[in-house]
Amino acid sequence: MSVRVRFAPSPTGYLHIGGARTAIFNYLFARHHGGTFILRIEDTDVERSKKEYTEAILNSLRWLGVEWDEGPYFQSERMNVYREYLDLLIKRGKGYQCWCTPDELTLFKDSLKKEKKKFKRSVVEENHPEWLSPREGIPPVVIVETPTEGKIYYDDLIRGTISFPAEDVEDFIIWRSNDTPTYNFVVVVDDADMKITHVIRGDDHISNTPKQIVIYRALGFELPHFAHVPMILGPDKKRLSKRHGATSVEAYREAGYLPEALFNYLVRLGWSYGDQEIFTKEELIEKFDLSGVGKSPAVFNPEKLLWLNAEYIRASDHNRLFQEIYDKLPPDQRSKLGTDPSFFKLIGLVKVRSRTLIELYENLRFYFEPYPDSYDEKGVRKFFSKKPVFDALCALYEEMDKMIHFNEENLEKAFRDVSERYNVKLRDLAQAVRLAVTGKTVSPGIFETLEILGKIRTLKKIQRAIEWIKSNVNFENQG
RNA sequence: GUCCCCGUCGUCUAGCCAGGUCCAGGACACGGGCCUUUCACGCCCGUAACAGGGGUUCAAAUCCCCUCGGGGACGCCA
Repeated sequence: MSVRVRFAPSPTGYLHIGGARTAIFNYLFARHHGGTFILRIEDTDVERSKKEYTEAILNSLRWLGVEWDEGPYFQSERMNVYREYLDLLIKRGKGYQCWCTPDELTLFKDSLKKEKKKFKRSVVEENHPEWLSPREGIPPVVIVETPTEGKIYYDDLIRGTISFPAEDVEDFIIWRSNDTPTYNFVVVVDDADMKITHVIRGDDHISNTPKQIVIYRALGFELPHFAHVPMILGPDKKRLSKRHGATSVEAYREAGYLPEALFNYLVRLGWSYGDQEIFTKEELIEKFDLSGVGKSPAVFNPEKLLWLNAEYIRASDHNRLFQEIYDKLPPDQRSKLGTDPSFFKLIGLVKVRSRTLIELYENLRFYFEPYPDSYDEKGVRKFFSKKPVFDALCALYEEMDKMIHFNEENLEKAFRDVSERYNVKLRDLAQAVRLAVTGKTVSPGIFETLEILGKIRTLKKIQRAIEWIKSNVNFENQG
């Protein structure tokens, strides 16, 4: 029988990192086994479900490269299916109706808790027999009856056998008084109806599993395989949430992460293949299996994700990177930059010192912006405030102006000559030029940078810096 | 409180199922060094863990028991 798995988010927020990882595991499992990956939107909670979230989740999945083969199915469009199975369940005598209000029920459950009793049909009969037959003006809920003795157990593909004493599994509502089904009921109906063979989902569903097993049995369905993957934790070892910072896939996209990097990081969080850290998607499809998934929860480590992202940026070719930052580029220069070999060469130099696309863009800006919008303060103090360096900078300007072949070799020679002549360190002169050209104290090698920038733009920027220094720096005071 | 799950460097993990090759390996981060016109990259070196206690065994990170610690679920949310 061929593998069928699903990812079933509820559209009550953006795609969470934990959800994304569950989706990835399902996706990889399906691909690895040549199966089918189904997307299902669990929108039975009308109050909290929003269409925009559905769109956002779909977009995040697409961006990550998690492609589904079927769906998305919407639970809100399958009410007739659920109703059908509800009838079947009642017909088989596995459920009962209860005419009670939400408040009455809550109160009753609270009192049971105090007495350490479980909510079971027999207990209702004993304490509130009147709830078991129609009461004027009170719409009923449908409750499924759970076994009272023995064990409810299943074989988890990741954790082995998990067993629950049946008496601890309480009866639970599967159909609300407002005539809508509840989660535990619809998951089972959908998973069975969609012929899901492997339910791969978060750890937090382990305790729902016995309840769902009860429904599978009540409806006469065959049980799928279950695999519960450990959750992702924050640094405080509590389940990852907004208060730990960015948790949505979208947020990482906006922060300049490459989808492959996030994908790779998320897979490796909880799954491993020997000592290997970096995988292509094809490799993952080939190598991923549930046997490599660990049992213990994993703390999300942004530092390592950042490192991985840097690795991926470094490994990306210039065209790809150009595409990724295209939207940020000044509209009037996009097409020109897209065919400019110098710009592409610069991308190559700059990508090794960029950990995110944002940083990449920042490191590129000086190429297409006429002047730095400011000079790094510390740099000004160290390299713009010494008379000898300033004089050398002016002399270098003259040398460059005379230069016919504005290339690395000639530039290096000029730098060395001038720094010797003015008795300043090459380092200081290089830094002054770097500051003049980029506004920063950090950039690729200064000679290659200048060659790429070209003579005209370089001279303009240096001239501007010289003027800036003249009107902003007082050499007397600076010593 | 009840039930369930988990427990190897700060973090992700390899090793555990089929005890010895593990005074525990890799990666991120961190510290030191090399390279060097800056910053990165790269290379070299280093710090750092089997939660604790009992067993079983010639031998335990690996098997058994207990304790402790962490997490999750107990909704007419999903």
